[in-house]
Amino acid sequence: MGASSTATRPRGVAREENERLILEAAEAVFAELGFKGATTGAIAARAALPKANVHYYFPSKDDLYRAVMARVLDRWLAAASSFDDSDDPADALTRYIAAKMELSRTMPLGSRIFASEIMRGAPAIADHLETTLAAWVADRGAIVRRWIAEGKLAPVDPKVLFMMIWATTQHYADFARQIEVLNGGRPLSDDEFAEATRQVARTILRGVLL
Amino acid sequence: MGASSTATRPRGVAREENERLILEAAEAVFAELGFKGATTGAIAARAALPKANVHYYFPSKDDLYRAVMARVLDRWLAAASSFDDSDDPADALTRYIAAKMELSRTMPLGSRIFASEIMRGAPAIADHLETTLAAWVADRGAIVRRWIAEGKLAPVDPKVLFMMIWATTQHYADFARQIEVLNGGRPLSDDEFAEATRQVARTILRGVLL
DNA sequence: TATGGGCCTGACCGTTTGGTCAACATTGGC
DNA sequence: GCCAATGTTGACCAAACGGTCAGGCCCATA
Repeated sequence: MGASSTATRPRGVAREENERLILEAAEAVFAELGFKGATTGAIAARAALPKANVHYYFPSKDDLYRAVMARVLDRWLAAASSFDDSDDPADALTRYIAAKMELSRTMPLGSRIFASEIMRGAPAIADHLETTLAAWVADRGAIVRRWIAEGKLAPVDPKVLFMMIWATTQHYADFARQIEVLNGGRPLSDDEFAEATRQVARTILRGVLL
Repeated sequence: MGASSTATRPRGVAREENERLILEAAEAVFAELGFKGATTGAIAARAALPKANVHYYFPSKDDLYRAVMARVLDRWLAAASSFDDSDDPADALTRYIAAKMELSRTMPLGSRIFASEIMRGAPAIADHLETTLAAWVADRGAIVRRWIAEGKLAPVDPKVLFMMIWATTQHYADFARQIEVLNGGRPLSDDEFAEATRQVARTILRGVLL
């Protein structure tokens, strides 16, 4: 199984480059049109590649979709770890909310794909929800309950708290269009977004902190 | 233009019945598969009607989709009026949150269609957002600002507050599948949902009330 | 420069889709 | 019992779809 078993090797350059190109194009198209609405032709066009080439790297549309979802879930897992950077509830929640808001700001497409996936019944990520996500919630839920027992937090179902954080932060990605309209037709500027982040964090903290 | 200008009239009975049947079927199919994923054939099958009959009442898929969206927006506007039932911020917010949660509980499909529509860029309801919704937010935003001036509410951008309410309450409809998984594979019972409603309202009120 | 494997793609195919249409059924008024 | 409007439907079509494939290209090695 060593690197010597195959003859040539430094060829994988084009492969990595094109896979990245296709994944980025697919992320945009899936986010805007949904799974069924997205076409491999549209993804190929956006990646400036022939359709057959897309099918060379990702045999089926479903394979490509799952690869895109995997990338999204990886990013989210990384952001979720910011919850563990502190054992102080105010710190931990502030950091986590900020990290999720930052993701909604810089990578809104993934959030939209995730939302569509859940609304379809989560056929492609059911196992991820049941294993990884459930475990994360169980672990952090225990921390939240400890904070409550220590008198640091108002008694609140950890699931309700996490759901509020997810809902609100992801809303800034999923409903960006609605927010833009209510902001006078202009997307939130960096400053406006930073201010929204601060207010969201402050409101949630006031809501659960003792 | 009187009712006498056309000859016969009491015939519209089948029309109303079938239109309702089709709209309900369409709501379910659009919610689950998205605009592009939904097929007129699937909608017809769910309504137990031939596809051609669906096209008799709604000439195009787009017409049908817009009719479904109009129904959803009507319901939401009705729920939104519960915000005006009281001039006390605690009352008004509690009622509004409860009304939105109730909608998420009893009519989650509409919420999902709305979410998909926004994520597509809101092509079918752009004008509704710019007129009706913007006006609602402007009016109620003024009320919120008055409450803040009166020292009843913490200083918060009304848009941030409304967005948190929409995001959290609609999350219970849009992400019902995720909630179900985190609830041990079982959807929230009536009691669990009522408890979630109470905790959401309490947390948001604590977050903004003085 | 011959060879072989990774890479690339135009042309093609079976299926599904939104939508049409001609023909048929039903109904209430005269 | 006839008529005309309303309602109903199987059969059909052009377009778009996901996916296939034979053949060509490029390049490191021998």
